[in-house]
Amino acid sequence: MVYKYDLEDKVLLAVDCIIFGFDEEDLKILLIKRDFEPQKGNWSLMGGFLQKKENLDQAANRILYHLTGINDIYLEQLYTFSEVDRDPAERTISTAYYALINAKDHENVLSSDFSAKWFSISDFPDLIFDHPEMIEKAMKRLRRRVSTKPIGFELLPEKFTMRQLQKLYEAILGTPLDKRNFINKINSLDILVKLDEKDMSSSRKGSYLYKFDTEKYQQKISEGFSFKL
Amino acid sequence: MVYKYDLEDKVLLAVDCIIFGFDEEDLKILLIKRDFEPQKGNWSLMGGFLQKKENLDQAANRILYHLTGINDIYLEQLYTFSEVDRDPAERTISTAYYALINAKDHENVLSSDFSAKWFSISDFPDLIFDHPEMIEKAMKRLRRRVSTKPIGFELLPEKFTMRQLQKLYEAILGTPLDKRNFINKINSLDILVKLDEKDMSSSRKGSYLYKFDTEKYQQKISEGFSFKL
DNA sequence: CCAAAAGTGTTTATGATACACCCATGA
DNA sequence: TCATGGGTGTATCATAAACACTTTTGG
Repeated sequence: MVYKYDLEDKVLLAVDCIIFGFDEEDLKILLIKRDFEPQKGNWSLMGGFLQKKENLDQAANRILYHLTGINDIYLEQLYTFSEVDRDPAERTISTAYYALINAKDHENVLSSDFSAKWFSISDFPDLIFDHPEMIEKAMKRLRRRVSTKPIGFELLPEKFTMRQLQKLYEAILGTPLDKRNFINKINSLDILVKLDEKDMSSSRKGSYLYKFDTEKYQQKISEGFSFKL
Repeated sequence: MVYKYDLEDKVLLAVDCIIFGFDEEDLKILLIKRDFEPQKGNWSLMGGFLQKKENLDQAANRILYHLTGINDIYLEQLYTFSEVDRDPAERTISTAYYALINAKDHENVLSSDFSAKWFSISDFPDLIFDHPEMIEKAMKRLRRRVSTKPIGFELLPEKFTMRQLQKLYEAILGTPLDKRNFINKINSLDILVKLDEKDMSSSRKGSYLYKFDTEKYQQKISEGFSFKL
């Protein structure tokens, strides 16, 4: 016998994605002009609806791919927003996800075919519904996460300089950090590889490039190491 | 003009509550025998369905009140579980909440009218669906939260001894703590009031009772104080 | 030769941990 | 008087924070 919950209310379940990027200076979010009613033409997070055949993680990935062409990035569920009037068109619950991408690597993907645009986290346009609240919550989560998991690296290209890494952390935490202390701390974690290669674009002297060592990190994790920055 | 998202799939949205309690020794969770199909008669978290007219917080409170008679307790959204097959009866998404209650104060409420029962967090029966996963996640969250917010006090009666508080933290963190260091740390936070009253039930000497000072805590928070234990 | 960013260690302060004895009381 | 849990402080260790000068090289 197959049971059903026939008497219960069903609702629309949306997924909205806060996509963070970093461009050497500023933390950014990716927004899109909504192309359907209500609020067509206004700025919005990347969103869509959960389909019956997929779970929320899959929906978030699908929506992201569909709206930006971006695939296979760090994505984490944030919170489910459920105010009765949050969407004036119809009762809609929305589970927010936040994502981290390396903006450089996806520049081409994000080109003209898609109407998504980057905005500084400290200066973005008015958004529909409760999207500003979602961003605020994502920002808080990112700030906490970044000091207990090395997710910051998701926002950088594969090879990066210490200076870039520091600027990223400063942008996320919203506070300046001491150069020497920062480098000492990072080095003491022992999860980066220093390359024999220099980035000559930022100074005459050039600065060494580093790579995040995923294997070493996994190794350390399995030995009970805990990331703390 | 009123817009509708007519072509999108609608789903059932459930709410499941992990209710933590503490009984001087052990951290406990409140479970219930499910009284509807499928899996009728099996142990389950407190659950129900979101109704159109309420948000998730309200639904969690309503469900809790309906199943246990308990009202007005600490309740926090945890995560939304959405595996396609999580409920074999029908596609159902579930947002999990966790709650902290002082078991003593609610003993009577929880009496025979309700079929809810306390189980030790380290020894509870098989549960339906993905409920074990929910509990695990709630446990992890509780462990983290308890060291950045004074939510532990929600699990204790209004007046409590230092020993009780310590045992609670030990139960939550799963590790023994040093008595002197613990008391020093708590005292340095300066958010408790030591009463002139002693609890004589646990020893001949008796131990002083304390109260959590909500006002002082709020005061400190507004001054930028951050709880860290 | 100089402007601009990179690289590099030590000292100090703060917080965390380890640790052991006396006290009060009812039985 | 003794068994039981309650209460108390200090020394050490580890981590965090403050801090300034030298190096490189393209223009």
